[in-house]
Amino acid sequence: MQERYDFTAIEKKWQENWENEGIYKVSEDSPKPKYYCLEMFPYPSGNLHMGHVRNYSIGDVIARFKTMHGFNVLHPMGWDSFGLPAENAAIKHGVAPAKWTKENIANMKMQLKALGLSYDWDREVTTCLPDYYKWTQWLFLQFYKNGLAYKKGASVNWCPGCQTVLANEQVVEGKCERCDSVVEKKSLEQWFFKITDYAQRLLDDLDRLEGWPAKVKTMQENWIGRSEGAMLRFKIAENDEHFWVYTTRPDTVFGVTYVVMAPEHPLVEKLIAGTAYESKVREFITKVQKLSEVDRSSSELEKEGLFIGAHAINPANGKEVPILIGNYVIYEYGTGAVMGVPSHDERDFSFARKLGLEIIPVISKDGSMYTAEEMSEAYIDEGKLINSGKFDGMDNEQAKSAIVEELAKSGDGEKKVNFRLRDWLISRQRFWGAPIPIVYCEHCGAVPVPEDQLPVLLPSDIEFKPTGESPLKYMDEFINTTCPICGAPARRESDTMDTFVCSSWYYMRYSDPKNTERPFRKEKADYWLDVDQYIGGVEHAILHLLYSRFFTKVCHDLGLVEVEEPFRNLLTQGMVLKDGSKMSKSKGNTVSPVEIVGKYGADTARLFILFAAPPERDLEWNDQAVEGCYRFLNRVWRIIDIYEAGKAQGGDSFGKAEKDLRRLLHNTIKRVTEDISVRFNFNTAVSAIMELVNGMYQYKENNNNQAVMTEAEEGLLLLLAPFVPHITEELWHEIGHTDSIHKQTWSVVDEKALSVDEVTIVVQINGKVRDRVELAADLAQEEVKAQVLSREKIAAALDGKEPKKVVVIPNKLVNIVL
RNA sequence: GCCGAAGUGGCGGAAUUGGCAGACGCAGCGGACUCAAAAUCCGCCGCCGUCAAAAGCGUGUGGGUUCGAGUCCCACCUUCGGCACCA
Repeated sequence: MQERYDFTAIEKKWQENWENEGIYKVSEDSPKPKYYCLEMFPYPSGNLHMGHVRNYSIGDVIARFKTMHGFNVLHPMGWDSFGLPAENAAIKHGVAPAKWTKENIANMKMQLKALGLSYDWDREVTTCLPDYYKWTQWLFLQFYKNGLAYKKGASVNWCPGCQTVLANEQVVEGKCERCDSVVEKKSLEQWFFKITDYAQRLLDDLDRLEGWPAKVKTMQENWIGRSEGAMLRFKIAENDEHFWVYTTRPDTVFGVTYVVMAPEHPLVEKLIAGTAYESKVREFITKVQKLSEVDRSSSELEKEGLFIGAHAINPANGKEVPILIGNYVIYEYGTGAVMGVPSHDERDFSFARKLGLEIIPVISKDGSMYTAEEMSEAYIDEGKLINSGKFDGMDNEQAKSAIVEELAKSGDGEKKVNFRLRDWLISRQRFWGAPIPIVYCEHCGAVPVPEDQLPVLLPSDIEFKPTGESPLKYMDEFINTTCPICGAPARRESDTMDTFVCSSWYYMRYSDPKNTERPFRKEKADYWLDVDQYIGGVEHAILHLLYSRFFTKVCHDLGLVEVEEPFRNLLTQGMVLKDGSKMSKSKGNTVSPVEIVGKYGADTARLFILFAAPPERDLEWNDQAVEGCYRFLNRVWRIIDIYEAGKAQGGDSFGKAEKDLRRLLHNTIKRVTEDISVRFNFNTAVSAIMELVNGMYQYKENNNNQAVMTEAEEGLLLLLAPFVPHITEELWHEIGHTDSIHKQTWSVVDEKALSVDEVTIVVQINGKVRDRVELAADLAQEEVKAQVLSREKIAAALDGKEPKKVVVIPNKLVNIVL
């Protein structure tokens, strides 16, 4: 036995041994049931941070735990390696993005290996390598062929910091999710994925995801933003044009007293041209457009509107109402025009009062009439219709469909489901991404690159000029090509794909990572998918997780995989904090995993991060508590040492001490198994193991039964193995085993060992603890009652009074009610 | 405004089905070992009170249900997260 716990030597030794023995390699050819454990793959920024350590430690415990339970576990790792930091580094330091990325990957891979994680590195995927992005491009082409990828001119989000467009999902409170710049609107031709076609399915299938946190599902639900309502057609009084509005309250259509259009609505221009209102309206529009997106969508913004001199005809009653433009109407949502019903909408009410517009109540609680003058606020509750012609007296809920059906007869109305979700903008005006495999030909238009010409390679000898445009645009060798259809000179698309495209299918590629014929073989993907457990930060709740769900559904529809949902169970881990805030370089409160591993070893780092808090909660870093975990591992080291020494002169007498230790051991096995498998409460699992070790120290004071000590040692190491793989492997061999602890089967609880002869019964009087009694287990209730009442302490407390009632909870508690 | 989560010692956190609140760890205090220190081992450690004990109080606040509530119900406060002039 070595004198002290030399973690540096031990960890190095076993990491090399595991790699040489290939103990973490998996294949589909196994009689065992499969289990797919996946952690969100990292961006290779250069160094691991504590968030990574937490993410991968959690995943590693689960993967090892499942392996020990007899599953064929897929536990892969890779690199989400396209993206802006590489390009920014290139611009700043003149290093090629490919080189920078490659070096970072090498460094981070070394750091990951130093943590002793059970990855099958043969399945590593790297999204920026041609063997991967070839298939990202191939998938783009499948989307394109199936009408799910299209190009259109639109007003898009432009980040001046990143010099590229952004998807809606990447704009947070009007700012760029990456660099915090205020996002601008630009009119550009861009590529989109038609995620809106899948909006309903993405929403419906959330119900299937029982293993997802409700929080994440709610966030996706909010983001998809389904609302049920109707489209209503309004004709223009002054000419024969018409327009549609979207409303969720068609039951209030008789109360429409005005309509409001977004300043961008194309009809506005037509209606004001050459009229007396033209200049004032233009002034208004200019004013609105000067506002940033942030200000414009702020609820603080004072609602303003302006009559534009035209009128619309209410399709329900033929009434003419004024048309206004308003600063609060969003052109991108619904139809960009809304009907104003001040009597039954709070915003409309205050808007109408401010501008002196008419208010007509059309719903009351019981169908009785009232006037606008009596109203101090909008009536938004349920009720019966009034002032609504033949619908008077009808329940407003019923009226919603009745009115739409009536209007449908004349083509003026139809039911309509609306979503907040927009199509996914995937073009990026940047270099370091997968090129969009499209060629523009003067004769044939946009032509997809034929599949046998994939990948469209990123050039390597690129010169970076910080111009704000993709350098690809100026590379003649890349841009100039010929049309795949007619052979005429043509130009390549210079935009690349959003990196979220690359990361939307990597979990499928892991099933068949080296395939050169297709993204993956269906049989392999079907064997491994879905992912049984996915682990990552909650910041991906919408972006990555929504896109991946979309990709899986498309791949399913294209016949590439069977599953329709990629991730069966999702664990969203909390952040790692120091001094109360998230570790970040700018705040200077980071702790380097490399340093911690150097100082205490990987096992200590892993143990602390799993012990300090439950996984979903934020974790406060505490240097002293790390020391505590290190001390605990030393304690484990020593108790094994002591037990081994004790066995030399050990005996076989079996008494209370032995029984107690065995009960403790098997209770611990039970608790740890439940804590890991049912609840992922690694913190309580670890504390249970600590209690076992404390019990083992007590036992050795006066006892030395050889068999019991061996059972305790092996039990302890097996329980601890998923958390701290190196020290347990070392000690496992130290106590005489020759094969790896990580190939062992998880301990089974010996139910007989759990049985107890005596139990401590808590005695309460009126719910307050007054005594404790040691009694034989499973005594009859009457017997327990008699024993308890005969106690001196209790008799004294009762003072001769007769109990009103005595509640007996078997083997636990007696409550005497006076 | 709407939706969701949370609130427990000096700190991180336990309490599985309504049944001993504070497991485990950190910090702190005391003891053993040592010439001494470190390391280690043993013990104490919610508040108030007491020589010590007993009693009393105690899981954000106020009510309620129950023999019994951190846990269930009602109302409220605070913090965090998401959505938001979404028609």
